[in-house]
Amino acid sequence: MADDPGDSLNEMFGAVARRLRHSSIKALAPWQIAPSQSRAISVVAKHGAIRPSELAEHLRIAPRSVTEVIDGLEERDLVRRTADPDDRRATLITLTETGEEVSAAVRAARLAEAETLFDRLSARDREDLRRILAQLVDDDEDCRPAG
Amino acid sequence: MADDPGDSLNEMFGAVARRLRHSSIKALAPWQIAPSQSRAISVVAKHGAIRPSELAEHLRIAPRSVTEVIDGLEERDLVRRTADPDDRRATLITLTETGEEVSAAVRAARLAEAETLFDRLSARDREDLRRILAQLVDDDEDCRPAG
DNA sequence: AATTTTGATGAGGTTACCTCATAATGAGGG
DNA sequence: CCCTCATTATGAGGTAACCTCATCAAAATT
Repeated sequence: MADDPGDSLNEMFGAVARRLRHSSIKALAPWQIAPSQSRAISVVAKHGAIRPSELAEHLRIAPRSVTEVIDGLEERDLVRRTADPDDRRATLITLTETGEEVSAAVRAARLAEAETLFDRLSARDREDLRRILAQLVDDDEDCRPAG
Repeated sequence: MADDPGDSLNEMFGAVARRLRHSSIKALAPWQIAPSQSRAISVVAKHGAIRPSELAEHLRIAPRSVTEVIDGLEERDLVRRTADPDDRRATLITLTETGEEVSAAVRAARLAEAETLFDRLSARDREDLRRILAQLVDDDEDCRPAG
C-alpha cells in the first residue's frame, strides 16, 4: 500500500495545478479576469491577430469553448472581433488598447504570484522542472477529448 | 515578449494537468468512474474508514464537495456510509467489497495510464520531478479558496 | 442551561469545459 | 453555374468539479 510512483505523481500534479489555479484567481482578482481568460489574453498578446479556431489549438480546448472565452473578454472590452478580410466566415481576434494595457499588468501579476509558489525551489530545481515539464507537454497522442 | 520563466511554468502545469485529467478519464472509462471519485477511492483505500471532513482535507477540497463525491460512489455501491460510534454527528466512509475490487483495478489502470505519460521521462527525471513537486504541494499559505 | 463549535448536508451558483446542430461561406468537381 | 463537401463560428443545452451560505443535529465549552 506504499505510494506508487506514477500514481503519486498524478496526485501531486493535481494538487499543484489546483493551487496554481487558486493563486491565479487571486492574482487576477483586481482585474476581474478569470484564469481561462488570462490564458487567452496571453496567447493573443504573443501571437497577434488570431482566429478563434487557431486560438483553440493554442489553448488546447474545443473551438466552441473559445467562443465563450472571447465573449467574456469582448464584454470587458479587452479584445475585439474583426472580420477576416481573406475569409468572410472567419473572425480575427485582437487586443483592444485596454486589452494591451491589461495584458501587461496581468502578465506581471501572474508572474508575481507564480513566484510566490516557485520561489521555494532552488534555481536548479526550477530549471529542472521546466525542462521536465517541457517533455510532458509535447502532444503526440490522442489525449484530447473527443479525439 | 519572450517566455517568462514563472509564467511558462504556470502554463505548462496547466497543460500537463489537463492532459493527466483526460488520460485519467480514459483510463477510468470502463468503470464509469470520474477522476474525482477515483481520487477519493484511493484515499479511502489507503486510509481505511474515514470521515468526510478528513477526506476533504486529504483531497484538498471543501467538505461540502466531498459529500457529492461520496454520493456518487455510494450510488455505485463502491463506498458505504456508516455511523461513527464515537460521534453521532459523524459518518465513516468505508469501501464496500465491490469498492475494494474496483479500487485495485482502478489503481492498476491509473498507474498504467500515468506510465504512458511519465514513461518518456528518464528515471532520474521522474525522481527529480517527484521531489520537486513534493516541495510545491506543502501547504503553508492561504492558497485555498475562501481560506 | 446556555452558548459556541463542529459534522454533514440542502440549496443554489460558478467556471471551464464538452457535444451536437446550424447558418454562412469557401473550395473543388461536373 | 450549380452541387456537394469542408470549414468557421456560434446557438442550444449539458456536465464535472468545484464553491459559498444556510441549516440542523450533536458535541464541547462556559
